[in-house]
Amino acid sequence: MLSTMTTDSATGRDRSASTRERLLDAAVEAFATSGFAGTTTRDIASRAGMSPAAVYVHHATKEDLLFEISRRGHRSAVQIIEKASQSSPDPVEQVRNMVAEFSRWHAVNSRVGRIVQYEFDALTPEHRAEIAEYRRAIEALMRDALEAGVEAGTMTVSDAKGTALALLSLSIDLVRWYHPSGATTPDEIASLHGDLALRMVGAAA
Amino acid sequence: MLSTMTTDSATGRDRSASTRERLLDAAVEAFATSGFAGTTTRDIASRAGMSPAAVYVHHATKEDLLFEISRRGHRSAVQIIEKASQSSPDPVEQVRNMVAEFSRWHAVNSRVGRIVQYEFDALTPEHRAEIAEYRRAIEALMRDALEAGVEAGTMTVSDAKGTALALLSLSIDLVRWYHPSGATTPDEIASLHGDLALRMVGAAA
DNA sequence: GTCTATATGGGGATAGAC
DNA sequence: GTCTATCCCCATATAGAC
Repeated sequence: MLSTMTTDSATGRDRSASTRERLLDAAVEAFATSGFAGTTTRDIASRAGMSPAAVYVHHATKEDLLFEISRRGHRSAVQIIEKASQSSPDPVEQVRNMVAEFSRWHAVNSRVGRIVQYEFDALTPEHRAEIAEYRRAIEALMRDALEAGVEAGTMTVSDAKGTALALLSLSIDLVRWYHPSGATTPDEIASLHGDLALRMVGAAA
Repeated sequence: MLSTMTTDSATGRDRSASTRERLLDAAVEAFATSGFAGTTTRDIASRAGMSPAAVYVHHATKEDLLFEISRRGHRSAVQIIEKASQSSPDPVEQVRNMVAEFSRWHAVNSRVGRIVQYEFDALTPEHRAEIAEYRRAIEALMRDALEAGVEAGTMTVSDAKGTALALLSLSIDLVRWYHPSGATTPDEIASLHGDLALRMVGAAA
């Protein structure tokens, strides 16, 4: 079927549920709810409506499930930041868009976001090394925009590295408390955080 | 001995290591490193130089250890925020101090901070209810300062609730990546975050 | 208050039938 | 590719000696 080829832009996941993908979805729910160490493979299997043994036909280990989720999540996040960094020739607008869209991504994908941000230490050293690359790329893109803005004279930033981390903190920490059923929408968070970012870099209207 | 009465201001913990306190210190290290679910009582016992059974002479369950750590940590954090909120009659200075000192607290106590911020869901419902009160108090103090500043006309804040959460995110998220052995000092983080907070509320110099 | 030993249950992962 | 059954290890917590 052609429909099995469509993929979700935020997660890179097949929308039609092959067994492998259904297990990944179940693992996302389980890891986001109970954490990696607090999740049993029996829990994942039962969320996917399968027996415990079926998990291992599609994924070698529990940690492989985590790595696949973390890798897709990080790749999606890098794409969001890259696109925002290319959205305007103006570094000020780049920073606004990066923070707004990165915040929106964490709100819309808050369950994957929790896993991406909080389960880094649960990966094997080899897997952690690959994920660390994605994180360095994200930090570098933010720092580059700040340095370009300072160079252009449209921002006032005394500590580009520290300010880049602060802007990322603003965009990330919401996964700690955000719930889709709450009153705040991803649009509202994106707009507020984008405005706060402009102020933080000394470029507010 | 008199020295057994001295307590650490940040954690409320006895500095001279009674067995009960040594176990709490060991649990902080273990929970901060491996998470609550990823920590075994054997790990805690061995870090404290004791047998697994000795843990239960001093603490009823593993979750009781987590609750005691979380309660002390939250109470310490509330005190820091309260003191900063009373440090000046000027709401602008209050906000600067609250963000600077709350950020400093998370840097200095980054291991306890991780547990405080990330292991809330591992508490029993009863314990979670008590901890939730401390969190509400912290958010209310920040929101009150923002509303006072808007009232006084010295801040420009369109969304006090969302901005309060953003200021707390800035102060908290650093526990995700901060390491005492890194290049950045708690003083530097406090200073930078305090300055960023002024800009975020539209009160920068 | 500490230990060794253990009760009791659950966890990741595999074997082998269908 | 799914199941049932199970291996083997480890977890929390307790029993009882010292």
